[in-house]
Amino acid sequence: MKKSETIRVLQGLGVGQVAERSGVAVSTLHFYEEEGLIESWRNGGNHRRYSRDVLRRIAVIRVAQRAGVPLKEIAAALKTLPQGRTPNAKDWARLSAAWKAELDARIETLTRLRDELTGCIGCGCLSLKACPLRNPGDELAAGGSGPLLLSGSGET
Amino acid sequence: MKKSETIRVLQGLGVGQVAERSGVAVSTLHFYEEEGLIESWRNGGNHRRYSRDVLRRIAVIRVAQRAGVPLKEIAAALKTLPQGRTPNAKDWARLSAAWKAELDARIETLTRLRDELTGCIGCGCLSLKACPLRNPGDELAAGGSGPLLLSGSGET
DNA sequence: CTAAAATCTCAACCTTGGTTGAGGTCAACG
DNA sequence: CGTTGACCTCAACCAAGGTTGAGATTTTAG
Repeated sequence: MKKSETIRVLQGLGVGQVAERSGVAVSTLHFYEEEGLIESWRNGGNHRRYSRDVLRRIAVIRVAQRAGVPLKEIAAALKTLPQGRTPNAKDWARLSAAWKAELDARIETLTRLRDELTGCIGCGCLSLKACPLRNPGDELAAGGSGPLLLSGSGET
Repeated sequence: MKKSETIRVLQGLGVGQVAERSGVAVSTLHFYEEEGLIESWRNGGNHRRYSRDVLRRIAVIRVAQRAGVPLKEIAAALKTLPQGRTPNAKDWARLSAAWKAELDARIETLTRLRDELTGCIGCGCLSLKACPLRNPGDELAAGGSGPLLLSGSGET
């Protein structure tokens, strides 16, 4: 560990350090900042400085994204965090509880989809609502033996 | 059902009919055709005509999308269907089995994520690997022992 | 027959979530 | 003190998955 790094930590993290430690690209950090997901202040040389909490925020962002929450919603949720003080465990817990619910719903949906798919693999149709084996003829579209209401007259 | 519709059915479905019956917009059908997901022939007036199977294909496409399969992969899979004859149950079953596996994997991932999140709601940090309650002081920041990559397991 | 409703093509545009590059500044090692 | 490497801004670009609109033709209803 270099002395300069210690100093930098004491003054806030640089964008490169945050990138490395959070696993996201520098450009992504800029982008997140534009989108209001994270914030920074500037040092004398106009370089971004981040407080250590930014790592937690980024962790939250990535987790929420994996859970399928769009960035705008994440941004909105993050804005409900108290400004002025570092968010505490309870603050984060509120967000994670909300997202857990979304995640539950997504898992539910996908699981139901999988089960329907599994049930339908026997017939292979994937049509779910109108499986041709259970609902032969597709009503209007009936093939060979359907309601052939002949009325000659040709197109083409 | 009007007489003209009967006639049209016998000659293939029109784009509007397919749109209505499948629930996707006409523009989306054009788009799917450009992307090679569905096909049509033309009548004398250059209007698209679809065979009844297109409805099944679209059902398949929508299901696969819900399962998280990107259109390009769906297109690739659909190209493995026999051309020249209408796909049968076995053909569709092969596709649905493949996608079920993807779906299983996605469900797995999300479930793991949820469980980690649930486990972490107690502390509210969401950081999973480096919970500040278990890892006080953001040790990594001080000690420099490796980046905290959010629970590996990348997505596909 | 005529007017309205459907379709056609082609190109431009949209949103999400970023990445890439040009041109210029800042900081840190030796 | 110079030369890298890290950082800055701003704008353009990418990919996915479509949507929208203009202008021309076709089909259908009355």
